[in-house]
Amino acid sequence: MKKSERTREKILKMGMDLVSFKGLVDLSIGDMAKACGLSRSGLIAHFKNKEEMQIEILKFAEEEFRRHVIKKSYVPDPMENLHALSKNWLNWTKTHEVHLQGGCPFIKAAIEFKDREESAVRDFMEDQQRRLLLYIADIAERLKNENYFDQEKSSDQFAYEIYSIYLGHTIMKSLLREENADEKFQVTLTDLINKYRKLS
Amino acid sequence: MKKSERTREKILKMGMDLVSFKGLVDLSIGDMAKACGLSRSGLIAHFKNKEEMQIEILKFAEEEFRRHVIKKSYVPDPMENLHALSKNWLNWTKTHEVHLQGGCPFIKAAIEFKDREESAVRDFMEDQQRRLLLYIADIAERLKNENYFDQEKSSDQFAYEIYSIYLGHTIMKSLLREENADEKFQVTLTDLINKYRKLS
DNA sequence: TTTTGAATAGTACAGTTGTTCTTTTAAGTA
DNA sequence: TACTTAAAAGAACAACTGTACTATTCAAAA
Repeated sequence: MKKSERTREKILKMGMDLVSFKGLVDLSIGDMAKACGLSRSGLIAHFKNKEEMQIEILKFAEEEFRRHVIKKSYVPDPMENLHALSKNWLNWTKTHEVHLQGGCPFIKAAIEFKDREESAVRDFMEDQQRRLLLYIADIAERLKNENYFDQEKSSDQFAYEIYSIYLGHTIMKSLLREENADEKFQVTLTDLINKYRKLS
Repeated sequence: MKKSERTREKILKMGMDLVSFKGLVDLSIGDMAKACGLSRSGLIAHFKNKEEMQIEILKFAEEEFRRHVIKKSYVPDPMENLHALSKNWLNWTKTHEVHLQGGCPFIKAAIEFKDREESAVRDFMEDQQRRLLLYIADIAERLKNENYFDQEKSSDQFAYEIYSIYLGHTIMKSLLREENADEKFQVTLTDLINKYRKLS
């Protein structure tokens, strides 16, 4: 592994952490450079410009998310898969090798860019969150096929509901510092699963 | 009404709009001044400093929210109240006299500040969102008293769930530009109410 | 060990940031 | 209308922004 690649990875790791609590917009090259122990020019030399840096950080973070949440949770049985996924999802910013001090970086980026004019970063976030929702909907499809869920119920709707309570959980935990945020999530998840269950 | 008060209101209105799509952090005095047709010094003279301006914008926005969502929705019957509230909540950025181009400004501010160090803005947002959740929980209490809801069910949990699907709705609508975001919200809301209903 | 290219630092740029102070203009009052 | 105060503009400040360019340092290959 070349030196450049090592530094680049260090930058992206640190970037992921900084984005998690400052967001993408308020993240300056100067901040990043200081955090990485590099000069501003030395840091940005690894990217075409700031926007490319932002996207590379997001891509790197997604790689981490895939590894520590998606892949880690996969088991053939869709119900086990769902439970593992939600467990790892809630804790992925902690269990991650770099402890993210500001929680999920994607929520920050999604909210920051959702109303902004068309841009590469916005496009990426839109695509990414859509893929995430499709992945959840796909689990719902598997749950139907394995007779856990009622065939008549909407998988899209299920994805929306799971996604929503994850967002709610984030606010409860970070902004309101609720001790029982995890429990609230878990209770709703259980209800949710029962709602979609096949009545046999 | 003195001139100063009129300009101040103009500033706060514009500020609310700008916050709704740029957030609080990325909102500069220069941007605000340009949008209001004032000089930077002329604008900030209305406040002690930028932080006070941010808080005043949030307070102003909350006033608007109270008027156009909370008060507007109030009817003695809690079930009618709940339906009116959710309807006005989903549309309050449109029906507002100043059309907010970036959706709910509170979600932006909440996410921006949830992980930041203690500050007056963070304190305000934490308190505000807590009050909102308490208000929803209070409707649930009224629903119990009027025998709509099961006494055994948790009002806090209900507030969390409503709040969550509102957040989810925002992402669906703004980031993913889903046509049926409102419908998704409505379907889940109906299910939610049924879940908490008294089984008689 | 010398050479060559890669990686980082340094410098400069024009523009912007929030804040303070002074000056000008406008508004309200006698 | 003249006076007085309020409101806004203007200028200056040091710090910071992203980017571009040059200079330097370091790493790896000859």
